[in-house]
Amino acid sequence: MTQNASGSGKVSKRAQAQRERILAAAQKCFVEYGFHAASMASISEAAGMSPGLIYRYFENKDSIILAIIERQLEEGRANIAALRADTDLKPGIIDLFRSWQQNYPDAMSAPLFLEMTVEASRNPQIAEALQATDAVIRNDFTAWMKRTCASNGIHLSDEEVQWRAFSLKCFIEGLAIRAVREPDLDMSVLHNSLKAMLPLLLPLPDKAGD
Amino acid sequence: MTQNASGSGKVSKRAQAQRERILAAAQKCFVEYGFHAASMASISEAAGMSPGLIYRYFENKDSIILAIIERQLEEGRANIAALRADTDLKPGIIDLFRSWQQNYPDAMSAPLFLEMTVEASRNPQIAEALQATDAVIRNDFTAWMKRTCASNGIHLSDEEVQWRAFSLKCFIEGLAIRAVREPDLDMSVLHNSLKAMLPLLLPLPDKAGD
Amino acid sequence: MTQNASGSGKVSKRAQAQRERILAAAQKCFVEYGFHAASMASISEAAGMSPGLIYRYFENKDSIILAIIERQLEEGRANIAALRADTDLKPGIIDLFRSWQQNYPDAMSAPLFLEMTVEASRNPQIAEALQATDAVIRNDFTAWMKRTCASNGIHLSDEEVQWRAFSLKCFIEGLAIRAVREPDLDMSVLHNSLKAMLPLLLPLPDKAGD
Amino acid sequence: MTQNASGSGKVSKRAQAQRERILAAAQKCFVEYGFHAASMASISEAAGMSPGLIYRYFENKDSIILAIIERQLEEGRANIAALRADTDLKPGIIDLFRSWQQNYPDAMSAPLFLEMTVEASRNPQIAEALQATDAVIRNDFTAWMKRTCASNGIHLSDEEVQWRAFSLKCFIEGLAIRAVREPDLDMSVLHNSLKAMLPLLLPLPDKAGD
DNA sequence: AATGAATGAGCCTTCATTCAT
DNA sequence: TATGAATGAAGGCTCATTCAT
Repeated sequence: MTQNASGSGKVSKRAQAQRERILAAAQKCFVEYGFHAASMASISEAAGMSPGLIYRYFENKDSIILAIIERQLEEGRANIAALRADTDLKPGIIDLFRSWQQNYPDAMSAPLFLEMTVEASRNPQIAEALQATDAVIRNDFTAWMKRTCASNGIHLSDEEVQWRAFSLKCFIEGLAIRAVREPDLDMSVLHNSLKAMLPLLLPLPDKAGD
Repeated sequence: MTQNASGSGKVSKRAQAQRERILAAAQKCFVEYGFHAASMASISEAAGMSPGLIYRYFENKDSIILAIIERQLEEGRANIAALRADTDLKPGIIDLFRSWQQNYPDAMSAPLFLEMTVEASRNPQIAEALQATDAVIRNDFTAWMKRTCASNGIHLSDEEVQWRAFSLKCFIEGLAIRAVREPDLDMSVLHNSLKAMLPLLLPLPDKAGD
Repeated sequence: MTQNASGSGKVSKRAQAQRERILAAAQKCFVEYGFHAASMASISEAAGMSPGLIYRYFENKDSIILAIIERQLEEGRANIAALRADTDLKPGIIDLFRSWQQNYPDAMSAPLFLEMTVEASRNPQIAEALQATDAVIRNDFTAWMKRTCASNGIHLSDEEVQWRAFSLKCFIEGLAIRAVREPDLDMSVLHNSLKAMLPLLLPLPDKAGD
Repeated sequence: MTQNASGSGKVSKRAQAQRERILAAAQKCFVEYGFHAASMASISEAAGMSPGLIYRYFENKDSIILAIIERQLEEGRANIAALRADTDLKPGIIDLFRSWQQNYPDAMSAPLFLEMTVEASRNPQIAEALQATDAVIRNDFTAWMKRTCASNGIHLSDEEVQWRAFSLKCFIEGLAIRAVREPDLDMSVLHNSLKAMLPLLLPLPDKAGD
């Protein structure tokens, strides 16, 4: 093994850039065709390189999938981490939903998110990655919620925070499904839901206006 | 074209039975391996017939997938239709979640449900089928909710029913994702969520017990 | 697994014939190009069938190699078994050597025999097959030698028969190497060697003439 | 052609050293994996240089194989040349056999020897090299045998020496095959064979002991 | 109606070789 | 000289689909 196909040891800047190039291309292809329908040839073409070269940077197709997934997960964690105590979730969720409906090839993609999930049910390695990150995300999110409530003078028991965070997560992830299945859903439904639901789960004092 | 592979025109009883056999086999295989990893060979074996014969009843693999999806959708509609005004959703949802976690080969399967959804983002025919049925289901479900509230003396505006139904749907579908990603989730979280969430969305008078 | 790719269970006559066709083609290609340089495409072409079809009858290329090897081994055993107590080895060996020098694509081939041997040093499965058959062949050959000597009134101890059989085997197999490396060896050398060597190892009473 | 990849013309000392480094590495790899399974990458790694550099010293992989073969042949000739008139072959052969069974990565390797031979049956250039050297070796060996016998007071006709040398060569080369196919052969068989065979071919007066 | 043998395009992957640096 | 990134032609294998029987 001369290549640094698997992520051990130092990697040159160029190598990092190439990996990025491949991952970007792969993401595009995965979004467009799905994990399995996307061929290595299509990825290499999208990345503007020969098929063989990909294998200098990734051991095989699966490990590209895994890298994409880990990347998405980190992004998810970053999003949670970026939440401030006084963040209003509503606009963020609406944006998220919109981007899901549009299915942008570069951004977080709802089909990809769902496919990731499905993949976990067949590929233990992916299942593990997902579980690990989901646990982190859950904790981060729960912590954020607790903090947010606290800073608004509301004190909730751990159990209470837990079910609220869980429910909200389910709701938001359920939106991924809706975004795919109803690409032209009347947004007012979502607005209404958020306006009514969110306060139920995050019982913060009213902000003025909508 | 001698075959009636596509569903136009009269179809003999035998043909219907054969289609059923194939669909049942396909469903089993799809649940076990996923749409794409399941091979026609595995389906034909599960159906106890030759691969060639399948093509007398279905034009190709995609149309089997389509048929499976339509079937699932009908089942979904039937489930909604079977709801009675006084149904308590909680046990049903818990059962559903459990079956999702177990990934039973015959029953509704969470990964399959998600894969169906993903498929819609690439296959317009499937997208259409999903949209059409989701619309029906939404109506049915909303109607059920309205009826149920009414029969409990609670009167909600259309808009109100709508966001509640939508939210509940998202929550439940979000559970499908959780079921796959956290196959060994502590059920108490779910119990707590349902105990607290459900009344928020379905403001029925308290039943005694749990 | 619908196919009977591996040799378990009953196999139809047609299947047997196909396997034969493939093995014959493979043997031809292996002789011509070697195990590794012979491609599945070349084999399928030689067999007059599509590449995919081969996999209905053989699990993979390795198992074709293995089958070829087992076939050769059986042939070797059959040759030993066909020896009669009064067989004169000399003409048989000379014929063998000649056929080796010619490298006929259908018959036993010296390069193939050598390649089989090399392969054993890297592929444990093949090593095992070779060892198993070599043991049988050794026994058969030793038994034949003992019988032959006995029927000529010569009684040798087990140990004596053993080293003679071993030496003769080495000599003959060494001829395979010579046949490949000296395709136009002056046959008189071989004749002389056999005339002088053979009696040393197989001390039978003189037959008249050469 | 700027490179002196093919061995024509003057070559600098450094170039010679580099070639040596490559050949040593190649030999190691060939012994370990075989000619075809050994990749240029593995060779370059073993040689501690980049793959590209190898092509400055060798035109392609085949010419490395050829060089290795020529090297082995020279070694073989050297071994023969090193024989002294009074050498007792037995311990040498036993050592040889042992080293073959062990398949040492640096020393002469039985599989490699066989693979070399096989290669000759497909590559005329190699065939030629082998034939040429085998002729030399045969002469050297025959000469040594004649000398040895003479110095022991035994006079053999040319023809007699010839068949004895030939037979002995076949026997020894046959041992290479046995070494690969029976890596755990009971050495006593070999001892017995040599004790009995060798005097038959090399009719020297008895030395005391075994 | 049914079989299952047969096809062949296409997939992932490897590796000898080249070339910009 | 030397590097090692890059190429691209195969190679082994799979599988949806067809077709002779």
